[in-house]
Amino acid sequence: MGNDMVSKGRVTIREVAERAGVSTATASRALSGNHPVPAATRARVLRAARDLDYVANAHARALVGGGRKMAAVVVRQVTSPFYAQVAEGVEAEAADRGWLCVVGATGGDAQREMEFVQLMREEGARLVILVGGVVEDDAYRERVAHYAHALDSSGARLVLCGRPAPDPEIPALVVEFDNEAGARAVTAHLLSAGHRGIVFLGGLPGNTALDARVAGYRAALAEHGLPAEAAHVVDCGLGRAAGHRAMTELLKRTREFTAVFAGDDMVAAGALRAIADRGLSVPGDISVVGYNDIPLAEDFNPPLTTVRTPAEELGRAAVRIALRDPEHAAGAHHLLGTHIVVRDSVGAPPPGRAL
Amino acid sequence: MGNDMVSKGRVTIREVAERAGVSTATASRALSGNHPVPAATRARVLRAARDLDYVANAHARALVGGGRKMAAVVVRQVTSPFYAQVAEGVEAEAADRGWLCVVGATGGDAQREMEFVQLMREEGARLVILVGGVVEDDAYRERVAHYAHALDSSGARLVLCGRPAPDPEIPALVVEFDNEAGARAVTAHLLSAGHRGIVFLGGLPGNTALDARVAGYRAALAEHGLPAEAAHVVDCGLGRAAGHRAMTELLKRTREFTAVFAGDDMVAAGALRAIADRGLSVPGDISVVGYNDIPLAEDFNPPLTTVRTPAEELGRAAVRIALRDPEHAAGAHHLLGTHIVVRDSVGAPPPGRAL
DNA sequence: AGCGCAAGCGTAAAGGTTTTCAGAGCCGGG
DNA sequence: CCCGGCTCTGAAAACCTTTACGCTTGCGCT
Repeated sequence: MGNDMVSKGRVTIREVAERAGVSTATASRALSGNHPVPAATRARVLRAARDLDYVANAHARALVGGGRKMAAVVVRQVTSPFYAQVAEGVEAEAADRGWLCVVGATGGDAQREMEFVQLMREEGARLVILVGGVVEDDAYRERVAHYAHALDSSGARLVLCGRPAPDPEIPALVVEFDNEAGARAVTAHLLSAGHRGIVFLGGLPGNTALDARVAGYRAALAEHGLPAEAAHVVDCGLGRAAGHRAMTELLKRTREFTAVFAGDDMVAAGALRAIADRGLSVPGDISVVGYNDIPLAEDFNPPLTTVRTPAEELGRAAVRIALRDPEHAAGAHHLLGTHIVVRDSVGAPPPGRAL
Repeated sequence: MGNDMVSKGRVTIREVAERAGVSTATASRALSGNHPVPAATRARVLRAARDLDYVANAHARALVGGGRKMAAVVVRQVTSPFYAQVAEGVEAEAADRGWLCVVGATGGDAQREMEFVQLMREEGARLVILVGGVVEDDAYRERVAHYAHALDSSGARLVLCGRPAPDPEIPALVVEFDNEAGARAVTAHLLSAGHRGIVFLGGLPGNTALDARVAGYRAALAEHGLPAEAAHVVDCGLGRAAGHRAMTELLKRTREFTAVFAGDDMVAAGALRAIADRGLSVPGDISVVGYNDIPLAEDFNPPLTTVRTPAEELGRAAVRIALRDPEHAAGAHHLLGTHIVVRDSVGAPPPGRAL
């Protein structure tokens, strides 16, 4: 084969053109194919490019061509099953459209989030997707307003997934789940199984996603005629460790409850472990429900009844919506539905303890 | 505040320079700080940049500056807990060094892998990390050899994580776990609990990672004086669904075993479910072990005894090693250790059935 | 034969930044 | 007083590709 690899440095289009005996302009046209070029010439150029193993310099191309199609998705951490699924959805939808997808993890640090968005701006990303609930304070509002305007002024789009827009006028899209409805449904499920003492484990005051779930929980209790004092929210935050710690603590303090509504499935995992450590059984002694339906929720002990939030679809929807109506959608708000999936972690309250 | 945001289009360094009353050269120096500039001048430039919300054009910068520090990690899928952890490790280590990290998912498709690597080449990534076992055929060898030479010729580095180099001479680093040792240890654990009929569930002939685990399994059996026929490998591949299907099938066909060594924890999850569906208990009737120790393995029913492969450390090590000795390391092979973590899924074989 | 038109292709500019080279101004030492 | 050298700054080249513009050539029509 006439396979003359160059030894060092990048092959430029000039070398390809030279080898094919044409100018760089013709080579560029033959390679990108957006301008008619006689078949014979094109073949010569393509051949030369292949022989030299030419790859276009994306930076030079972006400089003149207005930027590569690149989407960025930023999450708290990739190892959280929920975030991973959202990221996979974004990645898949982006790949389907020939877009490159960059994933960034912030570890929940606003500073790193800012740095990453800045980086994406420098890099010329045309779509930035921020995922996950957040505590909505003034700092947050200012930060996101800044992102939105900055990205908008360079023609990029911002999508907020599961977090609120600081102001409906801002150039950003919002797409999220109906957390309140999901929480209300699963709380109702617990109530109709006979439970009256239900504690919500995993509140995170100020966090929009959790607050909505707590609101749904309270609403369901009220709808069933329970007084406001029937609500018992433990603000332990999210994560398996937090759930384990809070549940252990709670069991030490009181038994005035027969069911636990965990803020998400990871909290539920911790709670299940704590309950088992205490020698109690689920759902015999205590019923437990979670939120999100992560892929392994059915492998918990017992399989977890939870609220399914189609995370991958959330990611796909984010890019689909952002790319659909370039102008129409600014400021739009999309709400995705959820549904409860029943497994084995909910039963009737133990006979002696029905309130 | 004198906060004059531009309405459209990107702010260039010329505008910053103009506003600060200096040339682009001075502005560039003040901003990147790699050349001394008097404090007063620098302050004026920084002030102007902040007022205009200037962000450098990374493409233009990369064009002249030899490229941004960017690492790419490519995995089969982000939602697999193991891959997610590796990706997180790469991401974390890259972020620590101020590098940008891009994550790509191939879905196991060689075509998409090639496209992604090509893209990274165009984009000027300086470090490409390919993660995960793979079937090592001629197509694979040719493909990887091509990546290696192509990346090397433009000064980028290639790291293979958990997959073999097609040829030691090739400019690529290899870093992986000692799959064989881990498998041998966990098999020995089963043997010393008294099991003699152990089936390996999740073989994937040709896949280097799985073949190594099978080899370790066979070696342990041999070391305990069992004949080669004692080995029973079910080639069902990986994933929860595959494990569930294969285990159901196996239970229908035979009971000539008292323990299952699952190819990874997801297979184990499926197997556990299948065993429970059949009305059998773990470890009372059958013992089960997995591989990888994914974060939720301790929440399985029962908590899974498995082999811990420090996945995040694998990712961190990949970038650390690649960045450490630019030249020295080419062709080097790094092996990371594993250890077995004992939980509740292994017990003695049932009394009537010890062989 | 002469003219017009289209196809094919090359020249050059543009895109934003970094960096080299050199010029200008200044200070101190000889 | 002069000159060497130092500090600060600016003009311009370089990075690589795309594309607007215009030139040449050849063909078909009158």
